[in-house]
Amino acid sequence: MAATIRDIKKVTGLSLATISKYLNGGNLLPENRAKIEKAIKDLHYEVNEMARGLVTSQSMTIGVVVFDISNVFTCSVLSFLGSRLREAGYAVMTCDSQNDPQLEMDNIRFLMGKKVDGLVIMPVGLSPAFLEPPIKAGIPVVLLDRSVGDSRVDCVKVNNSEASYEAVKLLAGYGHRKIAVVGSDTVVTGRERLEGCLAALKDENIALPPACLKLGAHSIEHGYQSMQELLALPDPPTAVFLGNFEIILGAVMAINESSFSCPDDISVIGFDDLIVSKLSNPRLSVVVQPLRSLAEETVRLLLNRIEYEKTVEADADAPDAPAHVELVLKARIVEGGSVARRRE
Amino acid sequence: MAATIRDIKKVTGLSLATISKYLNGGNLLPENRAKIEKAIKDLHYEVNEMARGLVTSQSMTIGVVVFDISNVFTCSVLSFLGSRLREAGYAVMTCDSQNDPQLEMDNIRFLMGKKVDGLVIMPVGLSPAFLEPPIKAGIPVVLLDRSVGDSRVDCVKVNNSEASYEAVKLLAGYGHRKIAVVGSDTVVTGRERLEGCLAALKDENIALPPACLKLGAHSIEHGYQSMQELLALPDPPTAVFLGNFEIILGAVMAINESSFSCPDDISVIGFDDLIVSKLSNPRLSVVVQPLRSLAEETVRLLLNRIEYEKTVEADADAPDAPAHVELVLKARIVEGGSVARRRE
DNA sequence: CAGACAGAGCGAAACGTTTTGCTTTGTTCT
DNA sequence: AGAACAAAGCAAAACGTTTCGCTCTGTCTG
Repeated sequence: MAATIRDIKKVTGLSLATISKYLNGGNLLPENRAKIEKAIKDLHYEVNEMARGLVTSQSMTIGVVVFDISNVFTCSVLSFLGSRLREAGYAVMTCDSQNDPQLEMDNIRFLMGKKVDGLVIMPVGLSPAFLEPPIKAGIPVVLLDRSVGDSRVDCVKVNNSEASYEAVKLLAGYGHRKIAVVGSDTVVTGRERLEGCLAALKDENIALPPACLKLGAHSIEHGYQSMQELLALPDPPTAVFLGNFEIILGAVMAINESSFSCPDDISVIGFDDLIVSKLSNPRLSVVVQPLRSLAEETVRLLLNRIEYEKTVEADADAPDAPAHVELVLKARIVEGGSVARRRE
Repeated sequence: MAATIRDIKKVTGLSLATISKYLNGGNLLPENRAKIEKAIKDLHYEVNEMARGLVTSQSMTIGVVVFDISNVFTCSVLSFLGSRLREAGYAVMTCDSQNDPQLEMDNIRFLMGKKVDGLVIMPVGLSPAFLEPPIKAGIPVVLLDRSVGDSRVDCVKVNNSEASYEAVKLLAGYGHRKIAVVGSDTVVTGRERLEGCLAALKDENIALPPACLKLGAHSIEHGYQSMQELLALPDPPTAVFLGNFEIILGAVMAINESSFSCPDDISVIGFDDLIVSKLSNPRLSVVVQPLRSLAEETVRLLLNRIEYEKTVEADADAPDAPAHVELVLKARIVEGGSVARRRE
């Protein structure tokens, strides 16, 4: 039904090779160029990407595997990622791992079957097992948000540890000495943030009683329940660090339902700046991640690597492979009004 | 590099046709079947979808075009949509229109260029212009969430009008007579909800003074500012209908910052049940949309239509095309505690 | 037992591009 | 003027599948 390059050949009298050359930006006589352009317009011709892909073995498609798509952080990143890749002519196939490592593995295999030119992965867990198939197949991979300590791929993330360190330092700077931490040690970002918190507390000579360290999932429930328990302590903390967006959500909920008020009775600082931090009154003080840059750098690294793979294929003696990098972007603290000086 | 069907031919001694038959579930001698299976395993053979796509002109890929991807409602739907399609063997290419009709058009063209087998569109605006290219090309389309009044495509949506009617009825049932409406008439869902509200007010013989009808965008800002203005009225409303998620967000923010409290001073009911409704204390009363069903029905309709297109291509005298439907799912009201009896 | 028929397999022709190596044409340099 | 060279174009061979029409071998039917 749709017009093919052969129809153009018929109309213009030129050869397939010449037309292909035109389509791929080669040099033609202005006269022939015009002929082809007219024919394309008349016939509504469009390149059949499958045929092209078959011979070039490029699909102009990037696979994106996210740990959980119904998550605001993920969506925001996805949004930037998508528009950047689109600008470069790539389509995006997104797969949701629903926090299930097995599904993650399936997704990667599935996307490889679809012959994606590269993969962006926001991994579910700590194990780098899922990297084997793409690495074996020579498909470029960039890890996003979460590192898994594998030096065979690029990775773009945020300085979780340092930013958390600063956040706790900030609480201490306001005079707080009883500081609680609600976080997670099941995902690597959670671990890093935890690490930063602990370091800061140590540097400030602040003890962290077991009752004030709440470890669980990065979930609303965990935030909610932890905050309830903290507020119920005989001698509750005066400030709390909240490890991610969902935890913030749950914790704020718990505070709202309690007789405590923020920041008068309890100061709060959280990781992840997303719409909802605007919902609470006062505005939350938060560590904001540079989402746009995160996405941009990821795309940059990925396309670079794809480009390199192509030259390798062409020349036998290609330049050395660019070293695999772990790019750490800086999150910064934005103060709202949820941290106040400790009252006596 | 990767093994092809020809390698299998060499190993097994069978013909390409037979191997292809196996791959597509045909009947073979058990003996040959075993041979092929062994060869596939040994060679790590995987079907090259591009080659297959070239001849079948099927990509096993669905394009999804959303009006705004950095939006919680969209993400949730996307999540369900993705897993359902994946189960059926389809990959999903998502494009974000960023609320820009022009970009929406580009996205659709782009995806058509990628030879998607079908399109799910959550449209930006009211005009059905973007439907022309896919309809002309005979690509199945299902509209999701927003209808554009074009009977040439299927559509799955929610009974915005009726649900809003019920919501306002509920407010009236609690004795409220001064009811405000914050909504939008720039998107079709907003219009329908508005319609429902107005009908309910009319049925209850409640007047809607101009100052109590706030029309704008489905945005946080609109919700925030409208609520501020409402609360500043000399005789403020005692109950408010909030037209969507973002408006709820803004409005709740405004209430929090004011001296009013909910539901004591002002009752609130909103459209869209998403995580954040849990954030406020009391829990919001909301109209919840059946997101999962929305996605499931969409996929069902789309795959049906794709299936039909295939049979049409095969038989000249195929059965009649299934009629295009507009499927309206029922949203239901879930009461939180944000609506109270009017105080005297 | 002849004829019909089903099952299993085969060869070859698509599908719509890109790419390779070759010809032709025209220009520049000595 | 002739050689050398660049630019532009061409025909044909890929790329990895599916599918069409055919053959062969049994098996069933009457």
